[in-house]
Amino acid sequence: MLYSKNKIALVDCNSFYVSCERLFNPSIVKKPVVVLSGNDGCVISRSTEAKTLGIKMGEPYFKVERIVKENDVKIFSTNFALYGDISRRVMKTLKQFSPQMEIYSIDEAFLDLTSVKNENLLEHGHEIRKTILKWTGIPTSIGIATTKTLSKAANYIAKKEKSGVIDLINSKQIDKLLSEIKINDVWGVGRQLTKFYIRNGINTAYDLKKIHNGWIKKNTNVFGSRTAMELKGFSCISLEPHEEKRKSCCVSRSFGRKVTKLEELKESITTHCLNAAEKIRNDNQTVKKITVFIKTSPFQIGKKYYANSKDIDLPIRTNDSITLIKYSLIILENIYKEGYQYQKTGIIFSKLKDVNIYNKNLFSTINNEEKRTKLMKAIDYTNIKYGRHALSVAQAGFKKKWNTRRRFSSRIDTACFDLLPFVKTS
DNA sequence: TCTGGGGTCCTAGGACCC
DNA sequence: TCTGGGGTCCTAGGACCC
Repeated sequence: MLYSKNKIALVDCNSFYVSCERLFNPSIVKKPVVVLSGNDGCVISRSTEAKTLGIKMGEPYFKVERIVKENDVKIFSTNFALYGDISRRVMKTLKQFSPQMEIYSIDEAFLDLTSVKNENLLEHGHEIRKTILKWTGIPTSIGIATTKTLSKAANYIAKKEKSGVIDLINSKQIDKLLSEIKINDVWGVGRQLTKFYIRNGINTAYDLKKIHNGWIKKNTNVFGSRTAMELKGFSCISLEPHEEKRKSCCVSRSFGRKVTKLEELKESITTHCLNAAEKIRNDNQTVKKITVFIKTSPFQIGKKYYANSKDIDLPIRTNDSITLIKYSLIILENIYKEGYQYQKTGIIFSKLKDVNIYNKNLFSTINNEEKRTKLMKAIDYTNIKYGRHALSVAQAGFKKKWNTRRRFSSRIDTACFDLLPFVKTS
């Protein structure tokens, strides 16, 4: 195996959701800001000012409420329509710097910079950063290295530096920087591996880099050894510039209040089905397997916990909402138990395949298939044109009393003119 | 009162085959 | 009494990511 000669940049947006909210609300720039998860449950994005106040990632809102009130922290409910839209703009801009790009998540991308000369890498990084900020208003951090894992590490360091760009390829102090990264902050090392490594005296990224190959291979799985090898500078995880279609599609939500009635669970499952079906139709895919799950809150002490899920292998693959709802509700009735306070439901569509691999089989029960396909197209079109949920099915419920809470929504939707903020010109 | 949502990949073990 | 061995495929559950 040879040392990697790749030049990979990881571009990561700083406090992405917070930065998105700030774009439309200049008054919260340089103020402590927090974005909450669905149902206003947990903290999922924090500005540096909020971090400084001691607000931790993933903490439930009620636990940080005191800090929030005392320090006038600005709070926002998630607005994924907005974040997705801003993300697309960032990625489009990034792509101009390298067509060989892998979008890794909503706020990060790996860029192949192999065509850039070594001595120009740092400058190039700054150029990227400046352009993204100017064109989209989103601040980023950039790490450049020879493997993905090392560029992740470089990015981690860059986040703490004012310059915002770290180039490990020309750096003479890689090991010193790696020893500043705690083992649990290494990409690919989660809770379980952290426990194991610390037990064995491996406390930093540098410690892991120094570990003998044989020991890693013997004591961890392929994940573990891949990460260690990448830290040593051997490329094991390649850049994947081609966007692949998803292999499964999950829609789940916590309720705004506890739900006990089967009728209401049916409404939520139906709603999830409609959303997921729309997604996969948009990707030209069909479903073969449906999983439905329901659960009560695991945090309610003294109350009985119940969680269950079941799946069905469809006789014929489809992306027809009505059919998918029908089967999902059958599963739901199967796992529903009376007397519990349900907190969450969800559905997973899996074994997805492209529509053109469609396999008509002898047992097809949808005789009016063509009409159904047209109906679904009409529904999708209407919902794009007149807003989500313009057309739905009655089973999804009209009032949806169980619906998710979003008390702190900024109500900004760049795809919906009615919700755009006003600008006074006089 | 109040604890997110959406993914991927790996692995062990069972079912089944000859 | 003695009760194979090797292979494939599938799946559930775990670990990890953002």
